Amino acid sequence: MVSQVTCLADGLEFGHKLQANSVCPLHSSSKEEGALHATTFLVNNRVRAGSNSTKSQKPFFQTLKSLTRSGKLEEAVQLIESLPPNLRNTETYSIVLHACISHKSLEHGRRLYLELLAKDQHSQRLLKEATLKSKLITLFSVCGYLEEARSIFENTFNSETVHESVWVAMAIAYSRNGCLKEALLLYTDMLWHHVKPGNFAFSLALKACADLNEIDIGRGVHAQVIKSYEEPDQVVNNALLALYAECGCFNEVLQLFGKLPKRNVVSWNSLIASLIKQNQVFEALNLFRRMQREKMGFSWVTLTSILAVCARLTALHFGKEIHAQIVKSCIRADILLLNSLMDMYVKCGVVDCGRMLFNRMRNKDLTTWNTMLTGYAINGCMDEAMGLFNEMVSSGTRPDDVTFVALLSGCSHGGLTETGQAYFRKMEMDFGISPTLEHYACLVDILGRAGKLEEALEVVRNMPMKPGGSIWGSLLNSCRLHGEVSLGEVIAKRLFEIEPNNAGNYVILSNIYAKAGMWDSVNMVREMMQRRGIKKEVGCSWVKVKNKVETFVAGGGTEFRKSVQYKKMWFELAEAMETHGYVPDTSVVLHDIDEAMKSIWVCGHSERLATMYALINSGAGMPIRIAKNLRVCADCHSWIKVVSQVTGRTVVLRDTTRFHHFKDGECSCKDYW
DNA sequence: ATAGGGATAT
Repeated sequence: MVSQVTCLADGLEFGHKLQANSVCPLHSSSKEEGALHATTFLVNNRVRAGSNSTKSQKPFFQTLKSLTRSGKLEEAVQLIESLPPNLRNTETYSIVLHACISHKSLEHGRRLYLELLAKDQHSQRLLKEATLKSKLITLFSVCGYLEEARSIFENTFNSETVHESVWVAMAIAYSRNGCLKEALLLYTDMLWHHVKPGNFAFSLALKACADLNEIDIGRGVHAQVIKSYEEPDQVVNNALLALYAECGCFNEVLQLFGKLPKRNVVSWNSLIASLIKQNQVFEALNLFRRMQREKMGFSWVTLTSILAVCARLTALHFGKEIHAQIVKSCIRADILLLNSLMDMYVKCGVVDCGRMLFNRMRNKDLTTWNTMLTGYAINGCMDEAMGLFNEMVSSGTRPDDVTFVALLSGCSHGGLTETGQAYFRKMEMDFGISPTLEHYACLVDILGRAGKLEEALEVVRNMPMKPGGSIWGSLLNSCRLHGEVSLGEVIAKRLFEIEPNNAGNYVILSNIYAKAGMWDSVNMVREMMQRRGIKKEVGCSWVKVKNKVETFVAGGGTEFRKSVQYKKMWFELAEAMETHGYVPDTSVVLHDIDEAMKSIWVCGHSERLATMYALINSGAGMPIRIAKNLRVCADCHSWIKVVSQVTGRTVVLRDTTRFHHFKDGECSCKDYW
């Protein structure tokens, strides 16, 4: 919860100061004076050496605590090293090890460890203790030294009993370093050693199952949770939710969520993430509203998920509300959230806002750069994208494979054939990134769209991996663009074997036939689809006018088209359009009907209906934002171009993969898509 | 000590 986070953060800081002041009331306890404390103590200690009273331990602990708190690890370690054996105990070492863990100081931690190993029997005994062992395991694992962590853990087996906490520390060590299989194996190992798992162990095992997508093992752990002597706590219950969510068991998620005795923000977030995974984005939004109604509040994580929904729905208005929530909360948003916010803006076609956020972000990570680059690429701003890429490189951020997917896809959308090929070479030669299937798909698309189908096929033949549906699909589309009937037939045949249920492939093939006037073949494809029970996805566009989202389906909107306003607007437009030389391109209609019928048919396309609706129902200067579930129809594209010229409106249209910004009779895609 | 979130081709 955002408001609680603020309080918590304030409280922490405040509490910290209080404690620091109470440590050594005689001296002011500023960090700079830590050294003074150490020296004072050393002097005192030498004088008092040999005396064994517990009284003398107290100031020593305080000094040690104040040293570690102010990050003076070197002096803290020196202090321990100078101590007589009787003053070294679990607590002493714990304090300093804890500080080493939070500062990730392998150097000091290892010194303590080696010291313990080398010293007398007393310290050997200390090493066997669960607390110290766990701390040492944690220390080495946060510094990335898993093997050393494991060796400390293994020494455990020589002693008689192993406390659960040591197992847990080792499991966390694996989990932290992404070794999920090892974490899960450790859990089973633990069971073999007759150590009863508690809630900590459960949550770790469940997390490992979730990340490995091991739903069956996960169910087994769930059974153990139920049988356990300990009641599952919130963390275990949330880990169970996350497990079922991650493995796509949506019913279990709902059931479990309903039965939980208590839910916190994390539980709700998991449910939201699960809904998004199920593509139930509107339900996710409703759930977010319900969270607020039930005074659950939200966290940065919630907002990140919701922003992703806004980006997907081009729900700019709602996304802006989330932005306002972030500003209102008064705490600096974390980098993940800001990246999502930026992503929302660029995915809603508002590149400038995205760039403003980008400029104002103090810490940028790789995703920040990649998100902005993707934003430019899908909005057809390739000059800006290339400029940003240069900035990225000179700022010292190493581009990765995602960076190049963004650049290459941008080049393919923008028809920048040579530039795209150059980036493809550059990627491997200058940056040592070997191309993945996605990169090859982009390259094939770049070449195919430019009409270089032979070269594209050559790439497919020579690439090291097996081409999938995406690559053949892109080639098929290139055949459509360049009227390659026979090659298209060969590719389509292969595609029907790989993905027999993808309606898009059948549609493109019939497009190819229709363009060539081969109506028999068009009918043949249609019959094939009917025989196989494949339904073409219905074209659907949505547009927001006056805070309400209006949806249009191709061929629908009959009432709207009968209305007086529609007819009036249509009449006004038609005249102006004709003077601007708009002629309907009817080749996009896949039915063998006469020209007059075809031009009526294209008027029923969903993007056209949405544009008409917005023209009628929104203020004259307002930009029109439309989203569509399929690729824009070629005729609608040229129609909207002229509309933007005639009416002086900006139309921003997002189709499946990218944006078209129509302004003054031109489109940002330069008619290349 | 343990649970939830962001960028990717057609």
